[in-house]
Amino acid sequence: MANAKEVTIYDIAKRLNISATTVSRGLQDHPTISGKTKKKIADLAEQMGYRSNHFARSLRNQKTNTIGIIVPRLNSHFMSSVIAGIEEAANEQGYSLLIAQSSESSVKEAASARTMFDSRVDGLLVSLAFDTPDLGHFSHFFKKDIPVIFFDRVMEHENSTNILIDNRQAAFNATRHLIEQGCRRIVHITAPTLRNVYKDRLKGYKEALSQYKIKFREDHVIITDLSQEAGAEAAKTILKMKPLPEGVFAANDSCAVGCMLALKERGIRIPEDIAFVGFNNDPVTGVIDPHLTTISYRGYEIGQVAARHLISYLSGTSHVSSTNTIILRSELIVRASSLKKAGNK
Amino acid sequence: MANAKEVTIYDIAKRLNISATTVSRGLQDHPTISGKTKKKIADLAEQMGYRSNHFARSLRNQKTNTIGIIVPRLNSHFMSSVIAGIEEAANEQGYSLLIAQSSESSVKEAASARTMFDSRVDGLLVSLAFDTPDLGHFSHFFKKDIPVIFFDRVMEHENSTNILIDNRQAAFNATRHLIEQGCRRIVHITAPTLRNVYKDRLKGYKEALSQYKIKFREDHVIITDLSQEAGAEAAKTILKMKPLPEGVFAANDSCAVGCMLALKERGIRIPEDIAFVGFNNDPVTGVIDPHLTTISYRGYEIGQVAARHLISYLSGTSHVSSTNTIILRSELIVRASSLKKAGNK
DNA sequence: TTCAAAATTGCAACCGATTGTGTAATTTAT
DNA sequence: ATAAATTACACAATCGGTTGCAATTTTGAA
Repeated sequence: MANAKEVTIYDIAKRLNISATTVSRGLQDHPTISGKTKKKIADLAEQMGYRSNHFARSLRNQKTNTIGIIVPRLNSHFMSSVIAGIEEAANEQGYSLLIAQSSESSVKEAASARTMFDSRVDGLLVSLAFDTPDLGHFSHFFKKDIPVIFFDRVMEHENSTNILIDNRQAAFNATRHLIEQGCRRIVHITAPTLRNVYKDRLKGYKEALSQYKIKFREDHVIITDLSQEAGAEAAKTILKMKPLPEGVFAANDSCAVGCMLALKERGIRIPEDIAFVGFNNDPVTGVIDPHLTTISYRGYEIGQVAARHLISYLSGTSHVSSTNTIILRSELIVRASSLKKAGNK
Repeated sequence: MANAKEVTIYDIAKRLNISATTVSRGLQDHPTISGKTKKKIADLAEQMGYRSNHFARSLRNQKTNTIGIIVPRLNSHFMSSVIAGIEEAANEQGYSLLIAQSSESSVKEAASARTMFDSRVDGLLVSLAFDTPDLGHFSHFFKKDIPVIFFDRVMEHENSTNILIDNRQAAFNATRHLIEQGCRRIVHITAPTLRNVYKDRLKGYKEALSQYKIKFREDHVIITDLSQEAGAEAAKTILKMKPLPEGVFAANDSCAVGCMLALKERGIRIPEDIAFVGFNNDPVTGVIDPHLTTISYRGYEIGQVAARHLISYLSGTSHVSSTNTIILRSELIVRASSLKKAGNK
């Protein structure tokens, strides 16, 4: 495999009867090399099809121009948007991306972190798995002062920055909206609340209830894996409740959609019988009938912000420990699925 | 940035009073190193937190254990599924992923190819941009015998393998299905037919018409960028047709959905007035009302197959030039959006 | 013409790991 | 007990590029 001669700066040097040093400097536009020589080097390099060896350079410079990304899943609308955003921002600055998915397993997450470390990524962007209990598997990075930025699914750590939305506030707004629509019995479908995003959304949900003097009921919280199928499952649980709840606030859209479809099949009317609010503003929210009220939360932007911050740390513009948390805007988008009162909002 | 001592095999060697050679071999489980020594090395390496330097190794071995991926967009359901599949297969075999998106621009595609080449990826997995005219920007790879595998959006080349579905056949089946449902005037919404996928789907569409003695009409083909918005635009064009078409075959689901939603808003009934078939089996097909008939086309599997083949080339199991094309299964999934005749199929 | 200052370029060590070849130590066979 | 065969480890070169410092050449003013 992979034969055919590799063109190196030594080959160029030999052909030009100069030293590899000069070639190296010429290629980097170093000021101590004369214009004529630079031109000769550049021309021959082009002609010979020279391509710099990233590894040799990384080895010497201790800098790889590569950013590692670890996410729970690659194939969700939100995550792929984030990654697209990261890719754009990183590419602009000449960084490459090394990507791995943890598949929601903290074990795989740790393994990926090791691989990334071995690959000497300059920095790491991470969204944690459902069950990651602590940040022990990133300690190598912290020790070596390699910046690690967490986004969306985060965890507090003195040496790293978190980028996310105000999940508590967003959930508060979502729940309040349902209450304002006349709902009193509101079910919350979410994931295990170990992860900040779900814990905070639950908190916001509770706070809204409390503010409107509605008693929180443990059995109104349904814990799932938030898949569409899980939403259909949750529908069964909901159908057994007597009386039926008047509203459902789901911690993501696909789960909300799964639940809505299952309920509709059983003849439940949405929003008349049960109003729905989701989370994420996935494309599917504008397709389902009725369109789903949700929290808009632009993944692409989060990705860009995360990448830009990481790169600004790397170029020494700012330091990781100086920024603790970055909160991005989120917004409640009201659609038909939650409008019990015509003309409201 | 990134200070703190780096632990190398030399540090381990010094502490153990042996040579770096022995440490290196011990870590690789080389047979000429005694069990005792290996144990000592492994223990100390663990204790000192030694992590192999990927670059030094790559530089020496001329092998990076990294696969490059270039796709038009990361944030589509299909592509992120493919990538998830690639990630799984690659990770199993100890390969890392370097990922870039071309944003449908052949210029960015070429730039990414250069970066990948500089990073000395062991192989490349590519899905081409809309407008890529030829494979010139991959010539470096071909010259050096670095395997390049194209998937989905492919182009013929003697030195590379293509992995895709039989788009012509799938489109033929989709169109025939519409015809069997009683449609005669069938609109085809697609993208510029420079790319194989769209060219072949158009061909299948034409063949089905021809087989049923339906005259092909140029004005029944609508060229778009296949976004959901483009689907809504296409709906306007369709509404101007007199008489209205009886069926629409769209080259992807999101475009079909955009079109359906826009038509429904104008009071068109689906499938009674116009039947719909999409392509891809995106999650949204099971959400829209009525559920969308489509071609199922498992991205995850394509990713796995592509990665496994690439890796088998890399490990010398097979050679690129021996396999030309791999066709994966696709399947027409009939749902309510196309069922004009009750009880059919 | 002369010599120091400025402009160019080269030498050689280094980044961390791998490996062909050689040598010393130990074991086996006779 | 001694030659022969293993076993266990080390030397030194190598992968391709970078960089501090020395060396050489050019320039220019005296």
